[in-house]
This record gives sequence, structure tokens and C-alpha cells, in this order.
Amino acid sequence: MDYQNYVQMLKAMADPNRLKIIDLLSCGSLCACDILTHFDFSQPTLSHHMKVLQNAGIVIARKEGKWQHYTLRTEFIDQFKQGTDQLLAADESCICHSDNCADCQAGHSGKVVVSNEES
Amino acid sequence: MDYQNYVQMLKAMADPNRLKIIDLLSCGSLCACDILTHFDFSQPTLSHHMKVLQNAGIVIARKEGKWQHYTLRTEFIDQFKQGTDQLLAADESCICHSDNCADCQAGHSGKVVVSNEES
DNA sequence: ATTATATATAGATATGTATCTATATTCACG
DNA sequence: CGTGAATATAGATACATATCTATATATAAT
Repeated sequence: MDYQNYVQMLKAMADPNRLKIIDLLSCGSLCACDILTHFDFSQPTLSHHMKVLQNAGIVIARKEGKWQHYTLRTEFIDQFKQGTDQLLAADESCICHSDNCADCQAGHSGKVVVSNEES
Repeated sequence: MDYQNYVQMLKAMADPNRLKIIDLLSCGSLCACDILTHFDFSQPTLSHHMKVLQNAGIVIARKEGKWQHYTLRTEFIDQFKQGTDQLLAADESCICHSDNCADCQAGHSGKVVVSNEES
């Protein structure tokens, strides 16, 4: 797999304000003005964030009169969860195997995640 | 829930090189020098990335002689998946409900994600 | 038509960060 | 002890981006 799309989603999500927007939209569609009431930043800043979310394929916009309605894409939810599973599963899809990895040949392959208790 | 820790994980993951490091480590522990062979950047740059991953609670380091062995934390895997589920589930944990949200009172609550087909 | 409302765009600024080179530290080994 | 190898730290630089103000656009209402 290539993680291009997944990285773009992560980048878009890796901002507290945009994460809150996603959280808000997970409850249902909202227009820009309604979203804005939940934040302290300016309207152009929201417009910027919504564009980032759209470009990452996280949100779609539907214009109705003067309102922009934003909705979470089901494809985003599916693809993001799938990307996460693929990333964190220690199976044959491991990048090493597709990379002629010397470490794999040296036996590092396999689920070797460790439960650790230090701070 | 507060997403502080989750955002920190997202930030650390939202870099193609660090994502590849996570992918490599999902196959098993590796020392810095082994990880470095998979990349074009310099050794100090790797050191920086590993610090970011550690600060985000994604990776732990165990020093053995002059080698640093890096391992994915199981807690990271659990917490990240849990955070994702919590974010994208349209249930009572929705931020609106804990925020005295006017939109919720106006009936926007509920799973309203939309399958959309435009580009 | 004019005015008000919702949103977008342009341009500036400040902060964050990914990267580099140079150097320091730590450790094994002779 | 001195040397080489693995890693970390310091400082610099370049690029990305989150934010703002000012302004433009689009639509509804009067």
C-alpha cells in the first residue's frame, strides 16, 4: 500500500481545531456559521481549515443558498480506519517485506510490540 | 474525552518519514542504525524523528551498549485506535453533547455521514 | 437597487518544523 | 588510554502553516 492519502488525512487531522471540527461533524452536518460559533478564531481561518479538510477528502461541502453545509465523508471514515489497521498490523503487509529488507532476513519480522511501563 | 494525547499522536504520525518508521517498527524492534538504512536523510534527522515519536508515546527506546533499540508501544496502538473510534463514532460521546451545543438542540445530532461521489 | 449576511480570497506575519553541518557524548575494544 | 562506532545535541536555514485584517463575491431580504 502507499500511505500518500493516509498521510494527507493525518496531516489534516493533526490540528486541535480541525479535530474538533471533525468531532462536531461526526454528530451530523453543519454549516460554516454554526461551526464557527464553537471557536474563537476568525471566519477566514475557519474557511482555511475547511479547505484543508476537503482537500484531504475528510469533508464534503454542499452549497445551499448562502450557506455551506459540511459533511463527513463515509469514505474517509472507512479509508482512515483501514489505513490505521494496515499500518499497525504486523503481518505480511509490513513494509519490510516489500522492500527487500535486510532486517527481515535477519529475523526481526513478526509481532514484537512491547507493553512498557516506564513514564 | 480530551484529545490532547490523540492530537500529539496524530502530529507525530503526520509525516511520511515517521509513518514509514512506524511501519518498519510494526514488524518488530529495530535499532537506530538499522532504521537509518531505509532513509536518505542524515543521522541527526533520524534522532529528531525518534524523539518526536517517543514524546508522542508511540515508541520506546531501550539502550543496549551503544545501540538504541526502538519498539512500538502497545499502549499507543490501543489508545490510537480507541481515540479514532471515539472521534468518528456518532454517539453520545459527541463533543456537542458535552458542550451545551445549540446545533444539537436544533436536531443536528445523529449519524448523518454521507456517501458522496463527486471528485 | 440597496443592504445585510454568509463565505471566499489575497496578502502579511509569526510560529513551527524538517533538514542540514558541526560537534559532543557514550561505549566497546584493542 | 586512545580509537572508532552509535547516537545525541546545538545552531542555522528553509519551508510550511495557522492566524490575522482587508476585501471580494454571492445570495437573500427589504
